[in-house]
Amino acid sequence: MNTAVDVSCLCGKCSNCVVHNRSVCNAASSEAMVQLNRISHMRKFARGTVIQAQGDVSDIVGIIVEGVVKLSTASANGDGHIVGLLFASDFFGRLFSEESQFSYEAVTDVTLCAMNKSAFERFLADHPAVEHEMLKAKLDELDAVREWAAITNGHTTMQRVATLLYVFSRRSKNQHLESGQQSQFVVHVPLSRRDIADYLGTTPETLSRNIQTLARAKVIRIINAKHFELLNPRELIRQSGETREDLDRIASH
Amino acid sequence: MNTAVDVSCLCGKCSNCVVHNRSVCNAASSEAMVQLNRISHMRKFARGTVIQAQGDVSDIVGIIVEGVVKLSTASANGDGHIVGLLFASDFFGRLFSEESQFSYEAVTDVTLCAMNKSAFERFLADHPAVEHEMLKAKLDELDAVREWAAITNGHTTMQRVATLLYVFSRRSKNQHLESGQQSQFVVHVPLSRRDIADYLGTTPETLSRNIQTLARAKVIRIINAKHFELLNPRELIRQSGETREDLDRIASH
DNA sequence: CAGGGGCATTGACGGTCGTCAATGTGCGGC
DNA sequence: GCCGCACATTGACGACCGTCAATGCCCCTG
Repeated sequence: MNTAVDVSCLCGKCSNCVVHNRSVCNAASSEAMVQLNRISHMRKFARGTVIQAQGDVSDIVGIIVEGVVKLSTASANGDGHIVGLLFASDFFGRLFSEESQFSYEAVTDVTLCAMNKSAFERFLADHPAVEHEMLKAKLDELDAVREWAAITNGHTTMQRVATLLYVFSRRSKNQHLESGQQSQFVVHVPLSRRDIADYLGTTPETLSRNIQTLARAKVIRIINAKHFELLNPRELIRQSGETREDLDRIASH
Repeated sequence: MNTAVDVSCLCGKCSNCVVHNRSVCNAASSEAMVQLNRISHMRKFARGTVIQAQGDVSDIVGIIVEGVVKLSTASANGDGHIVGLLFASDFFGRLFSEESQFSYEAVTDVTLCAMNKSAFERFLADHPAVEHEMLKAKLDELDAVREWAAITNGHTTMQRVATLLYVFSRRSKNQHLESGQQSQFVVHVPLSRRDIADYLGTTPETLSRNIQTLARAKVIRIINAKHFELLNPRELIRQSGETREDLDRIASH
């Protein structure tokens, strides 16, 4: 069996990658995966690293295997705003464009399944099925970004904070399903206050006040700066001003 | 010459469509255009028509030939927010999804090159070159939406108003290049105050105040509710808080 | 031409949020 | 273990903006 031999050759690579089933790679045939293995390699970036600055010639793309990457309009200075967050299994980088419009920075330590951009673009041209999957993923992303823009646009800061906390509670639950030690009511937000504030379109001070207000109202308990216990999810949802269904849809990304 | 005959057969259809060169169709071969002609037909919608409501099963997609369509999070009630505007040559509809996440409403009278969604999806599967073009277009759109989100997120209302006016001044100039009667300094904004306010994440009242402030400062002259004369573009750019380069990039969409 | 209705504008007011400044807290290096 | 630095929190204040209400304007219709 040729395919069987092929698959056995892939041990430790794409076929048993932790994010394989959730990323665009899952549309790749065995033959395609061999090619992917050839052009990809794991790369690690320390927390705080600017992987790609705004305006840089972007020559790498990839899939995030572990960690969180923030997408912002300016690299170093504080007046830039965060326009997106990338989690495990999300696609990293900007295809078919000379330079990236945004800055990519590792918020936590990040493991990236990195590929040369041109090589991956050629790969896509050779594999329409994967390009098709990429298109579908980008359409979903477009909806998600628009949805998020609608939230940050017209809601109060408290509503945004509640929405973010709820979304992260769904995300981190999914992320820690295998770890029995982690309570399902603990929300882990790996971002700093400034990053969260930038993402929500507010300031660290106002953000802090809102978090403390939620804590005083016994909606959450602040374990430490990045960990919160969810005491009253129902009230959190009410504070978000969204329906539970909308929130879950947003969380599923 | 077979191709020549083919092209002649297309008279009045795609090949001489006003938006052909600017839309995804321009990646279509002659053979592909014959297919496109078969599955597409022009359709008109009156101003105010909800072409597709949020949650509706979406069965049509297409290219906007003329007019402006707004994309919002809720269909009829006032608390919905506008997450995007579609102009001539923009793609309309949501591929590869059962129902549309947003509501599509004709802001002006709209002419749409409409196609059955399933038929167009099949067409894309048969023509990877067009699907490739679609992917590139959606990647550009993603950047544009993120850029716009960054603007509405962190800037004051005045900055947003100035940005919108400048962007529309660039757009309407392009739209009226052929009409010599139209001064290049006249900005046409086809949206109502409420729609503009929703798009900018503010209220009609605050919007109105800012417009009047700009008029008092002789930056613009209000011809009527939807037409403005640009008296001091330099000052408008300054008020936007963006660099001229950024604004032009945003305007080019 | 007169009437009416929708849209835009203007005013007053209160709440929210951003800014500046000071204090508290946690983490890492020496 | 101590120190130092970055980050988070808290407070005071003022400006901006959203809300409510009233008025004005334009266009469409009869």
